[in-house]
Amino acid sequence: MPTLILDKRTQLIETALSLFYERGIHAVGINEVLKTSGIAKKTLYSYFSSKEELIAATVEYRSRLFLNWLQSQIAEVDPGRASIERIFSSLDDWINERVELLSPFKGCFFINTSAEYNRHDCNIYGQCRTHKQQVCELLLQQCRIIQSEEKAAQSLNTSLSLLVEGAIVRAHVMGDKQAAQQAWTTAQVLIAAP
Amino acid sequence: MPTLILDKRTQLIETALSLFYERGIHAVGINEVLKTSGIAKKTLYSYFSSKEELIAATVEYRSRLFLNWLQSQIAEVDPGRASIERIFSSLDDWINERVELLSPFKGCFFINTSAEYNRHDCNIYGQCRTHKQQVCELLLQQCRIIQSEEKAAQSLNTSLSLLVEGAIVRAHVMGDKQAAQQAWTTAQVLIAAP
DNA sequence: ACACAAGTAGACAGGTTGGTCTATGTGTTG
DNA sequence: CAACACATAGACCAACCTGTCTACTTGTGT
Repeated sequence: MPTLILDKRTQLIETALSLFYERGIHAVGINEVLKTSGIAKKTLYSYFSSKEELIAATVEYRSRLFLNWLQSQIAEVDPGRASIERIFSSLDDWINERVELLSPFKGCFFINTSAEYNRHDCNIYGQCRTHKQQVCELLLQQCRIIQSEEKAAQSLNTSLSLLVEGAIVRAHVMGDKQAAQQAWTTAQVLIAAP
Repeated sequence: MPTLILDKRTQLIETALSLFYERGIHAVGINEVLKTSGIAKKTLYSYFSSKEELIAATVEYRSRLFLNWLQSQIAEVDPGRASIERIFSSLDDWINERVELLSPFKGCFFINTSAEYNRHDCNIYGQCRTHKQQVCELLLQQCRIIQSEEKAAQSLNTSLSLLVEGAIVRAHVMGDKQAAQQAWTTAQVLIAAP
C-alpha cells in the first residue's frame, strides 16, 4: 500500500523537522527521532541511506510547507500592494505564533540550518539558498506589479527582502515580536517613495 | 606570570571562536579545539569548568571584538549621518572580507549561535540577545543625532536595524555580497523621508 | 639547589553517536 | 494455508563525545 509507505516516511520527516527546528540539527540524534516518532531504526534506513539524507528531505519538506503557506496567503488578496502587505502581516502571524502549521516560532529554519551547514559544497546549504531565492522571487512578482520598470521592481524587491529577513532575525534573536509590523511600516515608506 | 595565564586562556578562546564560527558549535568538539590550539586538556579544564563555559567566554569575546571594531569605525567619522553611513560601509567591508579581524565571513556569530541555543532559559542565548541590543543601541545613538524627536529616532533605529540584520542574512544565506550596499541605498531613502 | 606553579601528553571512564544486522511479528494476497 | 513485503525491537559496532586523572616536563624565584 503506497500511502502507508509514504506515511512512515512523512512521519519521520515531520518528527525530524519538529525536533531539528526546535533544537538544531546537530543537537538531535537519529535515536531521538526514532523514539519520538515510534518508528524502528531499520525502517528509517530503508527510506534514507543516512542522517544527511533525512536532513535533506526535512529541509525540502519545510521549504514546500512554507512556500505553499505563503502562496496561499497571497492568493487570498489582490496582486501588488495588497499582496505585499499580506506578506508582512503573514510574517507577523508567524512570529506571533498564530499559524499552527509553523509553530512554535524559532526563527527561520533555513537561516538556522545555514548556521550549521555553511560549507559551499554542502547541498543542504544549497537547499537553504534555493528556498530563500524562491521566497524572494515570490516577492519580486508582486513588486513588478507596483513598479512597472524592471530595475525599480528589483530594487524594491531587494529592499523589502532585507526588511523581511531583518524582521525574522529581530523577532528570533532579540525577541522583538513587533518586528514584522515595524518592517511593514518601513516598507510603506519605500513603496510610496519616488 | 599573569600575562602567560591570560595567553593560554585567550588562545583557547580564539581557537574555539574560529572553529565555532566556521562550522557551528555542536559540530566542534573539545578535542578539536585542543588539537588545533596545541593546548592540553587539563589546561583547558583549569580555566573553564565545562565546554558550556568555554562557549560563553567565546561568545563574550566575539561580542567585545565586534563592538570594539564597530565603535572604532564610527569614531573615525562625524556623529550622525556620516556614522550611520560608516556602519553600512563597515558592514560591506565585513561581508566582503576586507576586515581581517572578522574573516572569513560566515554570517553573524550571534544569529548562528542563537540557532543552536535558543531555549529562553539558556544564558548563551541571552548573551546573543544582549549583543544585538548593544549593536542596536550604538545605532540608536546616531539616529538620535539626526532625529531630534525621540520617537522618530527610535523608529528610524528599528528600520535601520532591520536593514542591517537583513543584509547580514542575505549575504550569508543567499550569497548576496552587495546586500550591505543595497541596505544603505534603502536606508538613505528612510533618512531623507519626512 | 630546590620548591612550586603551570604546562604537556594522553590513558581512561561512561555515555552518545550514526549505522548494521538479526530475530520476530503482522497483515495482505494468491 | 503459505508466501510475501513491511514493520518492530533492540543488540551490537566502531567512533566519538565530555570530563577526570596520573605521570612527566618545564621555567621561575628564593
